[in-house]
Amino acid sequence: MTRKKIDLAYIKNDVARKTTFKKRKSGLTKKVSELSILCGTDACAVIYGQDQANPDVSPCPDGALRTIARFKQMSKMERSRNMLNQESFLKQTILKADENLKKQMNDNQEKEMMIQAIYGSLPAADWLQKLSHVDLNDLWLSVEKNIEAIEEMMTSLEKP
Amino acid sequence: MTRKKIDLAYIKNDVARKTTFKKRKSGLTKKVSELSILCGTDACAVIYGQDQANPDVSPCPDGALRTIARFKQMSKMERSRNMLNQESFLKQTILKADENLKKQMNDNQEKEMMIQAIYGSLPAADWLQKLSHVDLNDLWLSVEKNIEAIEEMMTSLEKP
DNA sequence: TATGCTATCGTTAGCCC
DNA sequence: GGGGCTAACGATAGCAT
Repeated sequence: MTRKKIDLAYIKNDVARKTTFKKRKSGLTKKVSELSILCGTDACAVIYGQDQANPDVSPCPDGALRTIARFKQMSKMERSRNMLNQESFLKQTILKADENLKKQMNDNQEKEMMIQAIYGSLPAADWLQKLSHVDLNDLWLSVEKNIEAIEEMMTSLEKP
Repeated sequence: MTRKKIDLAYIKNDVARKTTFKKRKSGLTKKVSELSILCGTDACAVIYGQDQANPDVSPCPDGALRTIARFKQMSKMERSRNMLNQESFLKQTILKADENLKKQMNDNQEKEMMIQAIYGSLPAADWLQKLSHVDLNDLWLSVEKNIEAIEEMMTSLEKP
């Protein structure tokens, strides 16, 4: 069982890289989950697979259930206010993103292209773009799927 | 040196929790970085601190430098096309987000509020919102700050 | 409060099937 | 390819400073 002391460099062998990726992704997910539990924080790992266009986002969903209690304790007033706040927050977000886009498009040509090249390849920008695209939709679908189950639970809690 | 075998539960002691949080966050960041290097993937950890409103996003930026080579190899045509593609991609993203927003606002009242409550507290949705808000701006600022340095590097590479 | 130490626990590379 | 094994390596809880 001679194992190298880890050569921290890109693994060129396809099979080895894929295996390592899978194992380490699993370990990472576990660690993120542990951190969430131990410290009561929200934490995610966002990992792009080799071939897949969309990232895997680790623990995330299924925190839905713990929401029920909070929801039940909110007054109608608070709920409405909360909803409105979130609406305006989302709209602000979209506006800001749009402003940024225009800003990008208004600089001189050469610099603009360089920015685009950088902007397009920065990991952060990259997954942020993909994430905005993917998760708003996928997350929504998963929420919709959970609504019925949650409604049932709430009903059964209401009249025990 | 008696150490417990890890009790996977919320750490109630404030000091211990904070210490653990810091240590594990550091370890997690390292692991994410290793995965990126070993497997050539983009990966991030998004971690909310106890008190801070905005998440820490681990490795991300500073991948800017490795972009220079790619940029230098692009023809002007490719650069323009790339820029346009990204523009439309971003606009699509914004449109989709807006559609989702409208969709959210068009369901019946009670269900809508429940969705909002869930949507607002789901970790994924939460950090996605904050991230869309924060990173598009912050990332942009950091990119702008790097432009001059990058331009200098490119110039010195051009005429050695 | 942060930093350093190290025994102990947890992760995983290299195999095997 | 996926799952299991184990030795070696890496992360970290509990202390000390």
